[in-house]
Amino acid sequence: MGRGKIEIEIIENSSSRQTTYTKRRNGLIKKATEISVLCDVEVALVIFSSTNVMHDYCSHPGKIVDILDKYQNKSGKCLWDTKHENLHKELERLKKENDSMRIKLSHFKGKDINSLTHRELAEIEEILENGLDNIREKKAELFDIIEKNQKLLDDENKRLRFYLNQLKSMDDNMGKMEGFGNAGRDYNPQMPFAFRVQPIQPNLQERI
Amino acid sequence: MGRGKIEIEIIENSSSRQTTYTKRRNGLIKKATEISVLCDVEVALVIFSSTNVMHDYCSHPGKIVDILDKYQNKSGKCLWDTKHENLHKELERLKKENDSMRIKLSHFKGKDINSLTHRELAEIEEILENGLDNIREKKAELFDIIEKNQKLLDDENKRLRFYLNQLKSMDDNMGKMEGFGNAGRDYNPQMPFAFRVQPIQPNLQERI
DNA sequence: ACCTATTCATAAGT
DNA sequence: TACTTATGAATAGGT
Repeated sequence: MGRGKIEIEIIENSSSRQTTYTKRRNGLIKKATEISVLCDVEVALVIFSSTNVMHDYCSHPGKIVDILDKYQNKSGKCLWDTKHENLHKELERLKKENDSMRIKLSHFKGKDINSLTHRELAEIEEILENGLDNIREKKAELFDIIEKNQKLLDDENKRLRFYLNQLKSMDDNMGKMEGFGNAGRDYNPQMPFAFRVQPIQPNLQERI
Repeated sequence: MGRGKIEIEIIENSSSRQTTYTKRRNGLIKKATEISVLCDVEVALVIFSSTNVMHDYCSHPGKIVDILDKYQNKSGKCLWDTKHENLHKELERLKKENDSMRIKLSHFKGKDINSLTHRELAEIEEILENGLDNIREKKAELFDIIEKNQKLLDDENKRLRFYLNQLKSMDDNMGKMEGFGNAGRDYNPQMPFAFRVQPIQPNLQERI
């Protein structure tokens, strides 16, 4: 059907292949619709183009799952079982990985080590020593930062107090602000911006 | 097409519906074959008759699973995931557990600890310290056992040498067994059973 | 995207 | 169920 007969073999010219694909795909879907209506049957159709673009058709919209479900029941095995098997294998793999990690964690905590050899114990000891070194180093690092921050806060605090005292002695109205000496955490909103305390590391508080 | 035009609506006459079904089904599958060849595409087709008889076609025989798998990915619809929801949940749980253990192991090794708080670091430090204590204790324990075993072997060795010397001086034939002093590991099969060396902990050698 | 000559699919009849 | 054939439908190639 068409101006000339064609052989059923791949159309080498890619653009005419694409147009033929579009035409025949529509035709196929039309035929599928017709047979489903005329003969009262369920049809599910999935097409993937060579560029992995998907088109699908289902005589009963939204029922593809049910149709394919029936398909796997009738065909006996293909879909569910293979998928199931893959999941199962993955599950087993994860479980093994899980167990081995659980054991390692136990060993690192010094538990369940009765059956370990001297060599294994020595290996673990070395890992723990290294880990401990790293942890302590990081802790010390953090502590340094905290200390520096503390010091800076203290400095700011002193300057603020000094500033306040100056204001107080200059202006009698400042008498209202008597209870202001509590660690300098609440600031007078009218205070010059340059005097507000800015943490060195803004998110540090989350880590202390 | 055909001797007369027909409306696309269910064919009430059941026998002609059946024949039309057969004809059109063949036609549909032929079309599917043609488009898959002409345009180099993947086609999967499943049909259920009203009597629940199944017919299917796949452009790439045996690849229906793969095509439907791709379909699931592209369409985002769940074909079989819902079927093994439990397996899937278990899988997710294990993956999470896995990840958290992997992270813990890293921390114990002193890796990826930059984002930890001071408190967390301290906790890890304590765990590592305890672990290290236990490991070292166990190592020492093992060492003690080894030492004791060594000592016992030495004692046995001495007794054996003494026994051999006695035999030697009593019996001139023992001259053949001159090279027998190598750590007492090879025994004269005629030697009284009681004199053979028995390790205190039979499986200990595997742990050293 | 549309056109149309041509081939194909198939409805109805046997 | 299978074959036949008149007829409508699908579409290849061109624009």
